Amino acid sequence: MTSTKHAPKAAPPRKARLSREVVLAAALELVDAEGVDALTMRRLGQELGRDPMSLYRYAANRAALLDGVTETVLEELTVFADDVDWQSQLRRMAHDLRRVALRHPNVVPLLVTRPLSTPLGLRPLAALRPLEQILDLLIKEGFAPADALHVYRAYYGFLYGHILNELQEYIVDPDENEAILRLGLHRLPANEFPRLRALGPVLADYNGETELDQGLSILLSGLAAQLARPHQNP
Amino acid sequence: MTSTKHAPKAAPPRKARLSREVVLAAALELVDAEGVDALTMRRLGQELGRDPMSLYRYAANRAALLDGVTETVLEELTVFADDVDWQSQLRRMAHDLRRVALRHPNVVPLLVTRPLSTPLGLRPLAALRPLEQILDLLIKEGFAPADALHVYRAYYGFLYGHILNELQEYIVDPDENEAILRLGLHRLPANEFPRLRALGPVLADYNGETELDQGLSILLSGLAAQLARPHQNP
DNA sequence: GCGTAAAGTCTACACCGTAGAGAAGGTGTC
DNA sequence: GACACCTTCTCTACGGTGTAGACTTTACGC
Repeated sequence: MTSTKHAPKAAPPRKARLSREVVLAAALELVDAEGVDALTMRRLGQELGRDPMSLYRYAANRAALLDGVTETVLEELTVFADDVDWQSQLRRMAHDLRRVALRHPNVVPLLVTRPLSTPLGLRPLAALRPLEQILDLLIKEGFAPADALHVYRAYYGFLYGHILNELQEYIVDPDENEAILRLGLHRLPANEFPRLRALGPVLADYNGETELDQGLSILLSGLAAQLARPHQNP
Repeated sequence: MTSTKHAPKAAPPRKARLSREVVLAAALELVDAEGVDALTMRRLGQELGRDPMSLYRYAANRAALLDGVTETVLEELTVFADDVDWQSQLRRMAHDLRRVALRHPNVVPLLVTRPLSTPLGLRPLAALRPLEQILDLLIKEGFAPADALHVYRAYYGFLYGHILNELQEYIVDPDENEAILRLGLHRLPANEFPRLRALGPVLADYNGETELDQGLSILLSGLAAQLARPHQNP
């Protein structure tokens, strides 16, 4: 037994200087691996080989830590600035967000939930950037600013909704998926849920990507029909 | 002073028999009034004038209690069974859900978040009823079952997204709203967020109901254009 | 009255976020 | 070297949490 100051409790791997980035990265890793509930100050401290209290240097409290995690995830979004038409641009950004969400499913609850407690104006920049981006895109395309805002809202609303939907249907093991589904549906009272029970097999195979794409087609064609007379139509 | 067994600590109002309904109602009241975090076993017990442990007769644990609360809220949805066309039916149901969400804003995070941990087949009946309802509606209208499912997904995705959006923009005091907004926008780097900063006044007045309605119009007209050729496609 | 099952309570434990005081470590000036 | 200073990190402690397990009280059929 070596004689360090006092016996190391777990496995403090290194003693490099901490930083907000390091802390947030470790926090994200923890959330990805074990869910939001696993992210406690004590646990994260242990993961970093530090006293839990040292974290307060880099985040005011646990809530701020969670906000930091969502911000980190949002920064994974790629910034597109292409000259393709606005519809395919929106498509690309949607798929991009979807991919990020699937990469960090445990963060999604934070993603949709944390902003509820922060007025729009006070959100982290990373959260506002997509909004600015889309507004810019649409206005350049000829939409009136107010219309661009409406479009953004419909679009982003749909997008968030889709991601929530998809994660709800998402189950890790597809084999188990069908079994659970069958089992679950079987439990439903036959007279009250005839449609759902009949849909069993169709429900089982779900492709989020094409589902998103189809939804976007619906939305975009609706947009075109409703108000795609940007000022004057070409 | 009457001589009860031992001095009542706070204000145990009565000693009627508990029941799951009573417990859930009290839990919902607490969440509505003070948010999800305020719903602790001890606090709820106190609210009911009972030992916290007695709650475990009516919910397996705190998580189950939260699920119960969302279920209770979903049961507030009115069941429409009218003969109007499917589009206005979908509109009605959307506004109904929106109203319920606004009545219980603190429950919305649970509403969108809890199902993430429960496979579709195992959700409470109240959560599946709208799905069944809409499937039935659409299939009766001539949609192929699989198409009905797609429509449902696009529709509900959009709806949930809208509700999240609206609650994010929702601020209690509209006067303060504009102030905060201005303040917040002012903070944004002018060169990075020109569009957003320019939209200040437009952002400030937000009408969720018409916003939802417009979004639905977009979606529904898109639906009509995309696949409103029920059964066989021309 | 009595027996039994349900409903409610008490105690205790491990864990949580975090306030506040202090120790350790790095860096600049003489 | 010595000293002062500021940042980073650690220690200790407090009041709160969910809930396991054993206990007591209540309700009710006979």
